[in-house]
Amino acid sequence: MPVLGKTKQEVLSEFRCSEILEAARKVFAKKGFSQATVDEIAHTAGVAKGTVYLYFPSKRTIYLAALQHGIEALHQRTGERLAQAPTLAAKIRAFVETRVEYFDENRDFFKIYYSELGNIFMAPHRLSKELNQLYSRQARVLEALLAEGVRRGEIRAVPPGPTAFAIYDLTRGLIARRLLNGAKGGGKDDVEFLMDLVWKGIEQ
Amino acid sequence: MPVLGKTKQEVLSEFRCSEILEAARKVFAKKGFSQATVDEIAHTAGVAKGTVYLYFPSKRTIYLAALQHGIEALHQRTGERLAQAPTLAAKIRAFVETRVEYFDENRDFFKIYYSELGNIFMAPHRLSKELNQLYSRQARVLEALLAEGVRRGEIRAVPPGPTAFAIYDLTRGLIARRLLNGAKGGGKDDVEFLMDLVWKGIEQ
Amino acid sequence: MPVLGKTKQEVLSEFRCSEILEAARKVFAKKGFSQATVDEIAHTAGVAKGTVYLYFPSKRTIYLAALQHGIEALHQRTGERLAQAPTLAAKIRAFVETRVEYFDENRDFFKIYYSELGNIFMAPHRLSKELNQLYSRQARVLEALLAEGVRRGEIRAVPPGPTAFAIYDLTRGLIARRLLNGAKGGGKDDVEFLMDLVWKGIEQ
Amino acid sequence: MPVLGKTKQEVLSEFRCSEILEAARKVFAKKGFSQATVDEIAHTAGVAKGTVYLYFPSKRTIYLAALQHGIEALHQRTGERLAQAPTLAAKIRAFVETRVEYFDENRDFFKIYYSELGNIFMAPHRLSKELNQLYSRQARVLEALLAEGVRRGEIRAVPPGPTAFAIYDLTRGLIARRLLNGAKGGGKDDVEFLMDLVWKGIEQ
DNA sequence: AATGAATGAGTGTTCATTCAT
DNA sequence: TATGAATGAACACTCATTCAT
Repeated sequence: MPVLGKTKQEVLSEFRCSEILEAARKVFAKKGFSQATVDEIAHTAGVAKGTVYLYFPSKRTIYLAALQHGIEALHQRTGERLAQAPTLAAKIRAFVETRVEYFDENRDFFKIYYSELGNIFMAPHRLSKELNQLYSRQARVLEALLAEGVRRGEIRAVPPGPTAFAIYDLTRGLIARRLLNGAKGGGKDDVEFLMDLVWKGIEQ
Repeated sequence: MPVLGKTKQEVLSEFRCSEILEAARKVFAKKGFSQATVDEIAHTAGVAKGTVYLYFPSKRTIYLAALQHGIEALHQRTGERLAQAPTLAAKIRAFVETRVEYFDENRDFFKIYYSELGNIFMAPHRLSKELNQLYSRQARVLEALLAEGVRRGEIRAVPPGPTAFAIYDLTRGLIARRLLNGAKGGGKDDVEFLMDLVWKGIEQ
Repeated sequence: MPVLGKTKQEVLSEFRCSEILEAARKVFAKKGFSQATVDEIAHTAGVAKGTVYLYFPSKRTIYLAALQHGIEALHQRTGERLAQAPTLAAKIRAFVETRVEYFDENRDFFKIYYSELGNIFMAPHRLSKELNQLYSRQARVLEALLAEGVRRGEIRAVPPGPTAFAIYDLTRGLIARRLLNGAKGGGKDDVEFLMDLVWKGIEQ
Repeated sequence: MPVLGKTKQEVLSEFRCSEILEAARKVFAKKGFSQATVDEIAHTAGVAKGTVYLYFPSKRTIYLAALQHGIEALHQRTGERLAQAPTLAAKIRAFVETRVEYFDENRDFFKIYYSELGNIFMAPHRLSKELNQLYSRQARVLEALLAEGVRRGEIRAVPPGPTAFAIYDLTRGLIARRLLNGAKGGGKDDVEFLMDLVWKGIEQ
């Protein structure tokens, strides 16, 4: 019986969970929530349908878990990158770059991420509030940075909230276009252009 | 039999078509594509289900027709406003303002518009190409204006394509947030901020 | 357009409804509620599964409709027979005879009827109250007759309620046994014996 | 290794078996056969689902074992009481009283007992024959007593078989009603009434 | 013996689409 | 043209049973 770490059971269980989540991401990205079937997710994950329901109580739950999992990962990576960036400009660039990178690596996830943003306007599930927060959390990090920048006089007195959302929107649009067009190149130029536009827009 | 204009038949037919499309817009906005039912659309339009299929061959077609119809209207209104604006700055502002206005008036439609943008990344329907063009047509108008502005030296030498998409993205994000938050105010301030940011970003 | 009676549509609709109900009775009798499938009911009725749901909103509803339909018919026939019987003894005999006859003719229905009596003790559906009343209505008719008989001095002063239930139980048991054993004969002897026992039990 | 009595293994095995059976009785009574799950039975018994299948090969088997177990117990107790009763009247009363008592104590079991009686008419499982015998064994005891009573001239010349079933039916109905109504009182009056009715019905 | 993770067949219900009237 | 009854494929979710540990 292991004292530190996890039992064999727990490891296996987490592994299954990940496998299902990864399969779900693929399938949801390919088909969208409604057209995706639990059967296909199960098959993609290499397990039987019943097994999926051992780990997740409903199709919707799987979807949200996949979504949240991806957002958390993005959030964490963004946090790390921001911490390493010395100046405000560098931080903004890091924010944009991290996202471009992350979604280049996780195209499936972007489709889900972006798609769900569209559904947030639909008939309010109980979840849209949480989801809304999950999404806006990202913008709020940016907002804090900008507020700090304004206070320090690094940038002109733009309203931090709207500006943060603006950067957020620009980034999202950029990524969407990259994915739609087949994202040639490392995206350096794309990011460069975006940074140029934004910085000109907010500098002293 | 009328020689000019439409026969009684044609008028009636167009009328039915519009009614169904209007009903579809409401229902799709409320429920999303998957959760909307043809039955509900028919009922909302005040016709029988079979009648809907006399005018549209499938649910998806109704959806796309509603989408296209809305986009055309937006496009037309934008064109009119742009024509009246004297300067590049005025034109950009007109572009943004028209869209904010239009979607304020047609919230139902924005939900569909935005939602479908999310689905454009999904498994490529035959339609996504057309749809893609429908969407990007708007940005190309802007692109032309910006190219002209650069040529005339009204703005600095930004790449017109990416800049157009940037303005497009900013506008879309702004509208989405307005709708999500219940869009207080005429949106003057919102537009003002956006214009300020953009113009600073691109001016000489 | 018919002035009296029903339109062709209504006739057709009622016909379908009866067909489904009849099929349901057969299938429920053969399989029991849980093991019966809507598919089989539909197939037995000669319609598609979806059609069944045009007439009944759920499997349970079909079941209850079949049950109620049968009980109503029994109730009505019993009422007619009772009205024709001159004396109390004749009325009790009529009660028993009618039931024996009815269930001889509608064996399928008895199985449902009897089965559901068993389930009445289970976790209370919202329906068990109604169902309970539906069942006990029959006994209450008998109770009224007995009370009248006691008042007139036709029988000794037995408590009408319990006595009514007793006759009810005896009848039910008799029918069950007849069905289980393959019900030889018209049941005259069976009824005769039961009447003899009961009448001796309650006569002055 | 013990020569007389049971090995530790056997004792443990029987204990597990009883525990499962008791749990099954509760669950089947609460949910009915179809709605009960092996999972819930296992959980109620405090064992894992797999364990249940070490002792019983199928859900249906558990059900029948629980049923049989209850019937045997009732049968045994009835036998004891009958042996102590001196006269035929006393024996009949003992028969009825014992059953009322037993089911008052084992309400869960009555629900199963009664329910299954309803299902005995369904598509003949291989088991319905056994089950039928299990049920009718009780009536046959009564039949023998009545035959003896007739022979001795204690009662009039009623046919023992049908009369036995009649008493059986009356008793079952009485118990069902007691359980349905919440069984107020020790049931003395109920039994008294039933005995009065029956005895008047069969006395010389 | 005991476990509980894994399986996959089974089913009520929905709904886009068709078609006879 | 308009209707709405009929269709049947599709799908989420359940659960009895098995089996590796």
